[in-house]
Amino acid sequence: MRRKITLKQIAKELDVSISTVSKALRNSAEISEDTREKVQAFAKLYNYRPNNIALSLKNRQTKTIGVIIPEIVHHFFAKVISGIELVANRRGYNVIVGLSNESFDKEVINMQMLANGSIDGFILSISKETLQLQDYHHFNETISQGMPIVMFDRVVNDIVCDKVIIDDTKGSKNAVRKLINNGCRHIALITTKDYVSVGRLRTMGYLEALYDNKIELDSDLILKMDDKQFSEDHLDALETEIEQLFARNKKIDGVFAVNEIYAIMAMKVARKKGLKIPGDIQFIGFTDGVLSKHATPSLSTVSQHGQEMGEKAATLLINRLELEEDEERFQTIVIETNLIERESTK
Amino acid sequence: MRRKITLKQIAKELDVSISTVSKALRNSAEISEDTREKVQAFAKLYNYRPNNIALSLKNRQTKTIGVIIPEIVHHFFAKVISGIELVANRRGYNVIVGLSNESFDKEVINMQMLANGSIDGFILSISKETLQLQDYHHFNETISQGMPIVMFDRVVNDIVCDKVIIDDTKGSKNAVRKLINNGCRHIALITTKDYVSVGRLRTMGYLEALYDNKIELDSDLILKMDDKQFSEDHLDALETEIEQLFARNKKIDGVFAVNEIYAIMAMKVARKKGLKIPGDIQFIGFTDGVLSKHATPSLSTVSQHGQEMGEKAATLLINRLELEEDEERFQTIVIETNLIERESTK
DNA sequence: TTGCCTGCCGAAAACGTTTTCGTGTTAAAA
DNA sequence: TTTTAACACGAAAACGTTTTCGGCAGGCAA
Repeated sequence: MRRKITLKQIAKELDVSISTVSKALRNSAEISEDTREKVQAFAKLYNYRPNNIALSLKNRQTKTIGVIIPEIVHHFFAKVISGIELVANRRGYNVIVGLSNESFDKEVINMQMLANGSIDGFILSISKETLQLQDYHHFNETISQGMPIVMFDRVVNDIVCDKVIIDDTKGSKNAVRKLINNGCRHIALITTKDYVSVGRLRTMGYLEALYDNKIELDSDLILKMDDKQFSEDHLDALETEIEQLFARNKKIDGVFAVNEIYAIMAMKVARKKGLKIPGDIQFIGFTDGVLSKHATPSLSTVSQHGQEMGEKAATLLINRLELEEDEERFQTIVIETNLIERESTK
Repeated sequence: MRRKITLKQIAKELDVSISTVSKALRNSAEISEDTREKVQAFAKLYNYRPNNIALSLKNRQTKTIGVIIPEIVHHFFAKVISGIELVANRRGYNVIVGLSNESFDKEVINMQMLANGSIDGFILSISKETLQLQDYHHFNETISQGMPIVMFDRVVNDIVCDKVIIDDTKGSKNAVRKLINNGCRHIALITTKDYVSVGRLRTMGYLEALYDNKIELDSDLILKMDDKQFSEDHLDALETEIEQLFARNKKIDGVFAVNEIYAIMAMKVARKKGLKIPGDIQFIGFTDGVLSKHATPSLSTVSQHGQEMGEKAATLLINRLELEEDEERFQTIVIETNLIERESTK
């Protein structure tokens, strides 16, 4: 088991200086062809590769992107990572992943771990707890130390940085309008508490669609779930809540849910009650997930384009990293959603 | 936008040497209490944190684990990462992720990118293409350079390293036995081509269960899919193949599939043919996935415990990294599977 | 006074690179 | 023969740490 070979060792073996070896390997014209070939042959033989850490220290850049997401066992976030990784790799960057598990503390600790030289910039989506606490000092601190941040999906206006989002309001408005056009008049909304920005925005879209179509709002049709931790208990609680929702409102003929699992559970409850989908009642969810496609009936959804979000976020970050002068203006890229119609709608 | 502060800057500001600052911050007894307090106060004020890269270079260890997986948009792999990240973070390590996308070249390139000092060790699951080509030189090379590797799930015996696997044969044998005990006599198998190690092993389990129960093997009941790339086309092809399988064999009363999606698709086909699940036909899949739980009917599966695999793999790797002497013996941890019975079986 | 110990601090090396700047040799030009 | 230029290479600094070693001053004992 030989250790990785270094310039110093090559230099010693070949009885030249370290500088000569380095230059020879980079094909510097300063070095005679003889020496160059000799060094390169030796390096190839011993499979020499420059030590990344040494390069990072010297160049003061790591060619690594830090990604902090609330959870990874989640189709949307996995897609985003996949997109980030795609462009990062294409442009010579690595991706280092931190999970906040929706916890403020873990988010802060994870960022601190990475911010001390390990990475060149962050791509992140804010944890629910952070959104609830509204404590964003760690973001501002990181930015003020000259490390760029790109936020995606769950963003917050108070922080000045590049962002990649979807138009949540528009997306859900379109979905609800679709239900209305399909004849639904009593459309239930299953959403999250308002501190989750995307939940709030999607709720707004629902309200706007109703308003535009002059359908009176029935607040009894709105179910706001508190899902700080997404445990098994939560699923059971969710089911119970939905059952009560249906019990309270016999006339529900459409359901719009702000994520996949809410919609799937609602369909399950409806089926148990003997309702025909999409005959008696129609459903639309919000996400990219794999569940929607394979559910029975398959679920119509507003697609979030997670992969594309990841790609855009990575591009934004790397462009900024590779810019010579500091670009002081920040962009917010809005990705278009589109409605994927499947069997749960007419 | 001030840059991150360094020891040198603190030293200059306070008119002491760099060594003194370093020692003062680490509470060395060599430094007078006066100086210590002064330095620490200043460091705190400027929020000093040691540069990780410099530490890595000096200590010749990065406290970072490299993970290479075939894809991340996959419930099982996401779970594994989640497990790795859990114990890595607990023990002060970061996790850097590379995706091979089931491609040999990307696997090699990704490993090369990380092996040059960026990480202390690898945790990986081999890509399908690599398994097919049976070219493992990059693993051996990495290991011979003193960088430990832990393989999980898709492993290969030729490589000498720590491994974390499940007993695929036993798991599938149990599943098929369950079907047999539930009265199935014509059990179809939907599996992958044999070069995928786990597919081959699970196929073996199927054969063993039949043999033990003296059920004659009908090779017409076995469908081996080639899924080099998991595209949309593949899903369509899969459906067609399954339809033909059912058409050829009218008496199928049980299906065992080596992954989740195969099982779900098979259920879909069966339902389309008007078969009652689990009355006319029963299904068991193999995985951890979210689809199984929410499918209709929900799918009984052999659970792979991805999270636990990740935790075990990370523990194995970090233990080895932190061992003083080189431990020459390698372990293979076998994680017990268990059958999760849901609605698709009696 | 001399010698020694102790407390406090700084110089320097090391990790592995790249790059700037010198320096010595040789051949060509004056 | 002397000057100059081209050529080939090496020394050293720098990135930011930690740590070893040495040194200086002061206090105390002999």
